[in-house]
Amino acid sequence: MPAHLVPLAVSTLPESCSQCSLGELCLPVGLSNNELSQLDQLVTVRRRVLRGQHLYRGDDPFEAIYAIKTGFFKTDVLLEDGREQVTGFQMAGEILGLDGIGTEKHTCNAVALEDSEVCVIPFHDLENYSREIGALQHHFHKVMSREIVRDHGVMMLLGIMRAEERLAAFLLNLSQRSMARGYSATEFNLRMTRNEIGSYLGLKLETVSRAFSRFQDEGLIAVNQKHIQILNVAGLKKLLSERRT
Amino acid sequence: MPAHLVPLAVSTLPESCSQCSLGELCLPVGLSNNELSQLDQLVTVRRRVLRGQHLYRGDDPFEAIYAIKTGFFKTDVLLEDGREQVTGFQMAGEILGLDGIGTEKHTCNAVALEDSEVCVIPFHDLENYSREIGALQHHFHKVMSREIVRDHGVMMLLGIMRAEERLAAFLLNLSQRSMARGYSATEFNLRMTRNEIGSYLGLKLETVSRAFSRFQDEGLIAVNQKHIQILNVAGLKKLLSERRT
DNA sequence: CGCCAACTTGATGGCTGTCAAGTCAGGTGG
DNA sequence: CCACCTGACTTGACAGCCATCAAGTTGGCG
Repeated sequence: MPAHLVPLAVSTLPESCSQCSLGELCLPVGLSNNELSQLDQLVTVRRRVLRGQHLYRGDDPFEAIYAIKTGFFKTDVLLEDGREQVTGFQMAGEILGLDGIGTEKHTCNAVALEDSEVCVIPFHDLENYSREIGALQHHFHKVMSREIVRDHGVMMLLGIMRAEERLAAFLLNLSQRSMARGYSATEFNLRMTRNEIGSYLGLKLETVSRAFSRFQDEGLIAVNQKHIQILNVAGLKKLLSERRT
Repeated sequence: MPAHLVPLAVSTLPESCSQCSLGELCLPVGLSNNELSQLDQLVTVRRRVLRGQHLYRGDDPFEAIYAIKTGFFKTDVLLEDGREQVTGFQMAGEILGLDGIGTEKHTCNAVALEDSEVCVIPFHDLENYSREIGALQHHFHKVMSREIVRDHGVMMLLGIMRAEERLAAFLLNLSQRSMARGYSATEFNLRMTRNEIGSYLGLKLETVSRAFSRFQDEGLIAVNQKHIQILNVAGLKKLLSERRT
């Protein structure tokens, strides 16, 4: 359908959880139709966050968690001396803000790496609905648990992998999440800078750049600035399993 | 009271959550007496885990989470090639097993580093009680959130700190948790080996050993095998804040 | 066209890993 | 009781990976 024929309303009307195309990637997993319509009452506000803007900052009061509807975020923690540790990159369907529940303040920053839109889920309301909808409660617990497991994976990256292993794991992870969202598993645009990748992987940007170049020389990937094409998935995976030391 | 006069029943009778001395360190935070007695129905089984034994292993089916009543644990993830990443050390009052909720299988190993006892909290029951007891639900969410925040702290350790900074942060963390449990903040016995500390901190055991020695030379701590005495808390903290690069 | 941020690439250095030897503490068995 | 053994730890010498410093390139944007 030519662009001028697409009804404007499709993109401007509020879209409910029950109609959201993200579906199983987000919170509404295994809910009945009736329960889904309750979710629509829980999630009534959406918020646009332009590239470079903060969704929240460390120390902000915690009031809601956020489901990414469109866009791409990073979360990071800053040390007093200015050093940054990127704790994660989040894409559509993933949940932001879980760090704030424990202290009722956010403990990291969430920054949009491209123009994004998030669904605001007031946390107090979520807990209320969770008490009525067992499936929602259970799924929320799963989301939190998976975040913990994901963090353990990052610890392994940082604790025992070498530079090229870390970058290979990073690319394979992006590839897999891209595929889960219906995009290409082998070709995508990085939303983050080399510096941000490095901060996430515990490396300096030069090291990230060099690893990209080496992967390209070896025919594993094709790099053109932020555009990445994975040419040899098996080769990347092999980097992870084959340990010499 | 001489040992032979201590009523045997004190140590052998099951002790309920409502009588547990750990209190605020564990799950029962901000519960009414009535709610506490409900918790007593939730937590009815305790399990002894001797030093070196596993509480659970990766891939075990997930059925319960565990509150440490006494003892000390480590959690770790093993790579196929045998390398180990220790993801955390847990002491009395802390919760184990949250990693398993998301996939219904445990994703790491939990090993007792001394003879320990845990309270078994069947997860399905916990969710049921959570739906009735709002304070329990909320506190459980806080526990999970704090685990995520803790993991972010480890990422910072691994991602941007140098060896001595990591070890200083580690010692200060142990000190603070020791104090929270009513033990000395400045003197304690390490339950883990240098190798396990190194795995947690992303360092080799020799590096850990050298850092201990340097701290001792500088008068920051006194080390005698596993016995650690912190002589200069401020000095250790200074190591964290003063960054030269 | 010019500026700037992001990136690439090279040269050098340092922190930590690796390898090795030796010490120490605890436990076992003769 | 003591010799022995083993695992944990310490310390030294050396090496390698990655950080640092530096210079140059590219692409986007006013």
